Amino acid sequence: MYNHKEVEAKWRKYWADNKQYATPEGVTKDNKYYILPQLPYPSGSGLHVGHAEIYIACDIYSRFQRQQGKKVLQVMGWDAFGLPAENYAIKTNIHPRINTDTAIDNFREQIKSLGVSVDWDREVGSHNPDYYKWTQWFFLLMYEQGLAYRKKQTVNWCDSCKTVLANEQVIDGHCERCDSEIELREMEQWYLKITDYADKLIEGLDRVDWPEESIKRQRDWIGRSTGIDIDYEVVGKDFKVTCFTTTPVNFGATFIVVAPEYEYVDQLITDDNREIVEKYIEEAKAKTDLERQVDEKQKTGVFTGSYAINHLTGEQIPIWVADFVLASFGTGAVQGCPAHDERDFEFAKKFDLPIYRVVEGKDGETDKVINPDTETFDQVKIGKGIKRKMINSEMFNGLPFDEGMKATMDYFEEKGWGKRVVNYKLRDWSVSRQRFWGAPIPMLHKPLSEEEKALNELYNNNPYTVISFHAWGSSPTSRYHGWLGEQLAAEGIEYFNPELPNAENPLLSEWLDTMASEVGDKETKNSVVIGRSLGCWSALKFAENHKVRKLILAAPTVPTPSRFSSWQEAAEEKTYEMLVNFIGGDAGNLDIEKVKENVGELVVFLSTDDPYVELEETEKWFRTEFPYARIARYREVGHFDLDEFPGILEEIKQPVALDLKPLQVGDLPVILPDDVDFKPTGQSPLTYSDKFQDGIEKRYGEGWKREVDTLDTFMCSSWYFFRYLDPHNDEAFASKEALENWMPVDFYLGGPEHVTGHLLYSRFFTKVLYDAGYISFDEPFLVHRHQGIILGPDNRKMSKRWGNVINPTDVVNNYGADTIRMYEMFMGPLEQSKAWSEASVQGVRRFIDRIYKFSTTNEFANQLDSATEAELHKTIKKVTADTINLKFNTAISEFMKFINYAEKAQVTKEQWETFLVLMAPYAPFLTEELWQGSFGHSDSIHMQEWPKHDDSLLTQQSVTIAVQVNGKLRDTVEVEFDSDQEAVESAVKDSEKVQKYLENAEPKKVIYVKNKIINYII
RNA sequence: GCCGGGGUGGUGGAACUGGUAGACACGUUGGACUUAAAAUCCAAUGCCUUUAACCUGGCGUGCGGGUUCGAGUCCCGCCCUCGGCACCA
Repeated sequence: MYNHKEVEAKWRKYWADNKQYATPEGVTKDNKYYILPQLPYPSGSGLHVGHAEIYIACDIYSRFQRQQGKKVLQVMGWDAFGLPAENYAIKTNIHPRINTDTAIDNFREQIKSLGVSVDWDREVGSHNPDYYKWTQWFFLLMYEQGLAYRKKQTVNWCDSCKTVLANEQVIDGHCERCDSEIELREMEQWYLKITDYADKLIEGLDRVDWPEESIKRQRDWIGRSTGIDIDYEVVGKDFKVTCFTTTPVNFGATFIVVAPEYEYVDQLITDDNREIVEKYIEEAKAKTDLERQVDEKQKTGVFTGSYAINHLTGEQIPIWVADFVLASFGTGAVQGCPAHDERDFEFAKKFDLPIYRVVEGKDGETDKVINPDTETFDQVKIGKGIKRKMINSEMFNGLPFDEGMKATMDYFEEKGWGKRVVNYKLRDWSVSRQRFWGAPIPMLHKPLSEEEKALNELYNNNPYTVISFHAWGSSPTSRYHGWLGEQLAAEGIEYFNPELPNAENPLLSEWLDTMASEVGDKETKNSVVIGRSLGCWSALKFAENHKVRKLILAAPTVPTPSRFSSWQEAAEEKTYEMLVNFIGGDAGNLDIEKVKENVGELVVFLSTDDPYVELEETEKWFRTEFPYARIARYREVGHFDLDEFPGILEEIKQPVALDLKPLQVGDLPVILPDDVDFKPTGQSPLTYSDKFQDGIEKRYGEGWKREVDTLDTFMCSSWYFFRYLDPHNDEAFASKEALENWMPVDFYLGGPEHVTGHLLYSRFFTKVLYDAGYISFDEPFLVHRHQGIILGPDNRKMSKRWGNVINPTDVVNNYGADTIRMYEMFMGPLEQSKAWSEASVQGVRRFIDRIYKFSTTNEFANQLDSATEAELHKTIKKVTADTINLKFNTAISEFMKFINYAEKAQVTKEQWETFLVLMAPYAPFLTEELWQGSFGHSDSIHMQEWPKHDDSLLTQQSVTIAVQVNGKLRDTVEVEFDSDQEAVESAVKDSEKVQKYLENAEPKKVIYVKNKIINYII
C-alpha cells in the first residue's frame, strides 16, 4: 500500500535540503522560462482549491520545462496589503501585520504541501518595507514622468469600506469587496494618468498570446472612439458649448444636452429657468450611478433656457440638462440627433423636440419630420453594416452613411467649427485609499502661507508667458521651437523665443543680455523658462537673477565631470574650446541656492539615447544639486532634436503645485507606523499617528507633513513579477541584468476577473518603465491563460454559505498531493469551470495505487516487446504534445491508457522507468519514491531529461478501415497499413454485412481515404 | 439591449486539417475473492427496436434548414445557458 504521508514528507525534505528548485544560474534569453502563477491574497480562510489549481498547473509546466532543458523561474509571493486583513484587525484589535503574517505562514505550508517546485528563497510579500519601498518608488517614477497628479473630482466612495475605489473595482455599481452600493463624492485624490497610455495599451494587445475574449475585454474597457468635437455658439453668450460625436448627422441635430456636472452649466441657465434647473442638477448629483440608471428608457431632463446655433441649418436649438449625459466622457455635452440615436429619440419623444430624418428609413422613408408616435426607432436606426443613404442633408445627400459622416467631419474641420478627436472610456486610475493597511504615498503636503497663496493664485488663475532658450547651433524655428510657437499661439499664450546671437560660437553673456533685453522689465514670476541643450545652462543662469514659475530643461548640457572630460578627449576638440569659451569666466559659476530660491519648479527632461548627455550621470547630478527637481525620462528621442514635442507643451500647461513635494528615492521607504488606531472614520488612519510625522518639519521645512493616504493595493501587484527576478536588491526594484535575462513572463496563469484591473495596470507599469528606458520590452506577459472556477460538488460556487467548500489540505492529507494534483488537472480543460467530485478523486487515487503496485510487484521482462515499445512511444508523443498545449486532462488519460495496457503486456524496467519520467511533473512524489526508492537511482527523477519519441516505431502494421455504404457505417475491415484502394475493396468482398448492401447494385462511386474509410455510393 | 464563450451518454469529459462519435474516468449492473463487508480483480454499460439467444433495424453531439460521398466539426436561421459591458454620444 502506498503511504503518501510518509513518502511526501521524505521527498519534500530531500528536495529542500538539496535546494533542488533553486533558480538556476547561467540564464540567457534562449534557455530561460519564466512561469508566473498569479500572486495570491493570503486570506485568513486559507488556501482554496482554485488557488491550488493555479499552482499545480504552473508547477507541472515548470517541471516539464525543466526536464526539457529550460532554466525555470517559479516563485511565490503575497499580495499582503488590503482591506480584509484590516477589517479583521478592526474587529479583533490585533495589528493586521500579525494576522497577515499568520495567514501567509498558513498559505505557505498549504502550498508547499502540494509539492510545487518553487524557489522559496525568492518569496516576496508586498507588506514588507523592502518591497513597498519599491512600490513607493514606482509612485515617484509616475510622478516624475508627469503621470501622477492630484485632482478633485467625483469619485466612487464605498461607505462601508470607508474608502475610494477605482472604476475597475466597482462592479455593477457595487463595491467589489463588500458589495455595498457605491456613492459618488467629490474628493481630492491621487490619480495615475493611465489614459495617456490608452493607445499604447490597445496597440500592444496585437502582440500578446492571450485568450481572445480577454484581449477584447481590455480593448472594450479602454473604449477608444474616434469622432469630432463640434463647437456651438450659444446665443447671447461669449462661450461655446463643445459636443463630442462620432456620427455628425448634423442636419438632424435639433437640441443639445449637457451633463448636470457640465462645467459651464451655470452660465447656460437663464433666470426664468434657474430654480427648476438647479433643483434638477442637485437631485441628479445626489443620485448614485446606479440610481441614475434605474429607468433606462425613462429619460429626465430640464431646459436651461439657452439656445445654440446649428451650423448647417442656422436654426436655434435648445440646450437641456439631463443626467443621461456623462460628465466624464467626451466633453460632457452631446448634440441630440434624435432620428438616429436611440437615447436622443427617447429624449425627443418625451420632451416633444423635433426629429429630422437625415438617413433613408428602413423601408425607404424619406419624409423629413418623424412622428415618434407612429414610427419606431427601429425604422430609422443605423446599425452596423447598414448602408443607407443620406437625405435631407443638402450637400451630403446621396452619400452612403459612412461616407456622409466623413464628409461632414471634413466640412466642419474646414469651416473651423470642429476638430476630429479621440475619446476613451478608460478613466485615470485613482490610487489614494483612506485606509491603513497599504503602502504610504511618498509625498509631502503643506498648507500654504499667505505669500504662497498669492503665488498660487498667480500661477493658477493668471496668464503666463513662456521664455525659450534655444541651443548652440539652433534657431527659434529649428527643432520643436517653431512648432511650439504655433501651439502656444493657438492657445493665446505669450511666447518669447528670440534668436540668440552667435549661434555657431556663442557666449553665455551675450545670450543672457539678449534675453534680458527681450524680456525687458516684464515680470517673469509667472513665466515658464525653457532651455534645450546648451540653452539649459543659459536658462539656469537666467533663473539665478529672475523669479520664474517653472524651469524646464530638455537635454541639459550641465557640466558633469565626465561631460567635460569626454569633450576634452573627444575628437571634437573645438567643442571643448567652444564650451569653455561659452561658459568662461565667472559666468560659468552657477549659484545653485539662488536658482532654487527663484524657481517654482524645476523639471528636467532626459533622453535614454542622448549622444551628448549621459543619462544616469546627469540624473545623479540633478538629484544631488536640485533634490526636488522632477526628472522625466524620454525613450530614444536623442538630443531632443524633435520637430514636435507634445510632452513639453503638456508640461508647460501643468500648473506648479506649491503645496506638494515628492520624497526623494533615498528617503524611501516611508514606513507604515504602528501607533495607529485603524478604526475607519473616512479619514485616513495615518492622520492619527504621532510617529508618522516625526522629524518631517525638521527635515523638509516648516508646515510640511506626510501624505496620510495609502496606495491602492493594485499598485503593489502591478510590478511584483519584476521583484521575483531580484528580490533582495537594495539599489533597484530589480537589476538591469535580471530584467533583461528573465523578462518577459513566458507563461502567466490567473483568473479572468483581473483582465480589466491588474492585467491592465501591470501592462501600464511596464510601458511606463519602457518609455523611461528602464527595460527593453513593453509587454510583461507574452502568454497568458485563465484557469476556470472550481465549483462545489453541488455545482454551486464554493462558499461558506452553501457549506460546499473543499479544503485542498484535507485532500492532501486524505489522498495525497499527487492525487489532488492529478485530480484537479483531470477534471477537465484548465480554462473551463468544473464541479468537484469526491468519487473522481478516489478514482485518481486508485490510479496512483495501481502505478505503485505495478512498479513494486510487476515482473519486468528481459526482452523488449515491440508492441509495448510502440505503445510507449505513442504515449510519449501524446503526453508531450498535450503537456505543451496545457491539455493536462488528456495527458493524464494517456497515463491511464498506458497502465491499462502495461498490466496485460510485457514491459521492461527501462520502458517503465521512461513512463515514470513522463509522469514526474504530474505526480512528483510518487515518481520520485519509485525512481530513487524502488528502482534505486541515486539522482532525482525531476532532473531527468524528457523522453523523446521515435516516429518510426509508431507506424502500425495493420489498420482498421471503416466501410460505409452511402455514408452509413456498415462494417470495418483490417488491412495492411497504407493499403491501396484495390486491396481494401478486395477485403470488403469478404464482409457479408457490406455485401448485403452492395448485392443488387454496382456502386456508382467509391471514395477511399487511406487508412481511414471507404465509402460506396450506390 | 450589446459583445464574447458554451450546449456531446446517468456524470466529468475525448474526438487531429470534415472521415468508425462517446477515448479516459466516475457511476451503475453482474461476476470472482470473502463467513460477511470494504478493498481489489474480471465483464457489461448512448438510446430505442427486435430475438429464447448469437442477433436485426433505426435514432443519436440544443432545435430547424443547407453544403458534402460523408458534418459534433463548415454555412444560414432560431432556442437555451454562462460570462463581460451597460445611457460611452
